[in-house]
Amino acid sequence: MALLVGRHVNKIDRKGRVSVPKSFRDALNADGFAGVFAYPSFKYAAIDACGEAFMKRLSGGVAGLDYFSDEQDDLALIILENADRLPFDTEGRIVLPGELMEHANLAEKAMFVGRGAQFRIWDPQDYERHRHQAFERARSRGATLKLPSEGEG
Amino acid sequence: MALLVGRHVNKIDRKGRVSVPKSFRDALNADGFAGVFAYPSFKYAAIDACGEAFMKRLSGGVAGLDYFSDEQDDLALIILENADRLPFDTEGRIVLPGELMEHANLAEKAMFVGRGAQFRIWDPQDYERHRHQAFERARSRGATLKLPSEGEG
DNA sequence: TGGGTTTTCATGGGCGTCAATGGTTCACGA
DNA sequence: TCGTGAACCATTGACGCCCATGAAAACCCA
Repeated sequence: MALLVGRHVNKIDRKGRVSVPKSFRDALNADGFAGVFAYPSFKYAAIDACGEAFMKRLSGGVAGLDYFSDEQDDLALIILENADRLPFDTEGRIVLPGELMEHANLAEKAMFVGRGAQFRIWDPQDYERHRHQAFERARSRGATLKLPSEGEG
Repeated sequence: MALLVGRHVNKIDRKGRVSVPKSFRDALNADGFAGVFAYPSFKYAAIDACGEAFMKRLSGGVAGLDYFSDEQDDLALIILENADRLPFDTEGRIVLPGELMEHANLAEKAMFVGRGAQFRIWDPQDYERHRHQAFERARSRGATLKLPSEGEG
């Protein structure tokens, strides 16, 4: 699947509808199901989302081994049980369930944040804080990053 | 991919467009996606940029670690989440998002600096200062560099 | 080697298209 | 019959596409 990158702020209308950024839609559509799977992030006040392919990896028994240790197996369950299947409407919008909106502290605007194979949905201001903190943390640590060697990616 | 080398100063027009130097374009086009991925350098007031292949290496490395962020993981996420996908227009220009322009202190001109597999975008004057400092630092340290023997790449 | 010619690249601006948004109607189930 | 939600349509504003221009470099030939 094409990479999901970039940040896009879209408006939530009074019906709770939000346009999913076109570039994300294109990537997700190629994924089988014309829509997204969304579940609350357990670490942040944000919504985790992905396409069908990624979701299948979570739901399959293999996923538990690849991605989660024993304890985190529980986590997969939590994710699956809390996941919503949100289809695109004709204009490429989704309707955010109230529960998710509350969890992510969403009101007027939703920020879609690409994370490669998945993406997150944040309140723009919350994300700004989160991003800033992470940025400063990395900077103050003088962080460096080892890249996988060419051809392994 | 062909090596990205050299420094090129191009103008930023009033729409925020900049021509990417032809030699860079050719190298990046061969990379799958006709455009660049750009994200703020966390060390400097500059923009880091690369092609799709490089970005996928970052994404691939992060995917396996997801949900269990140690500090190092944080950094990779910051790169991915802050990345913008900037396609070339018909003339080989990209549009720089305002956020990146602010981060890199860009106004009228943008300097493209080749770094092998990636490149950076600087304000020309900032870069001159940076270059000078690095030069002096190396000189005062009496820096030397061991080259790999010929044939080792 | 020098001058003239041609091609390529960077730049500017106008215009059309499409993505995002808002509202209204329609279908269906309670 | 009412409420809910999905499809339909209309608006607008940003972005991509196109062409036109200028400058510089590459090229060619005498």
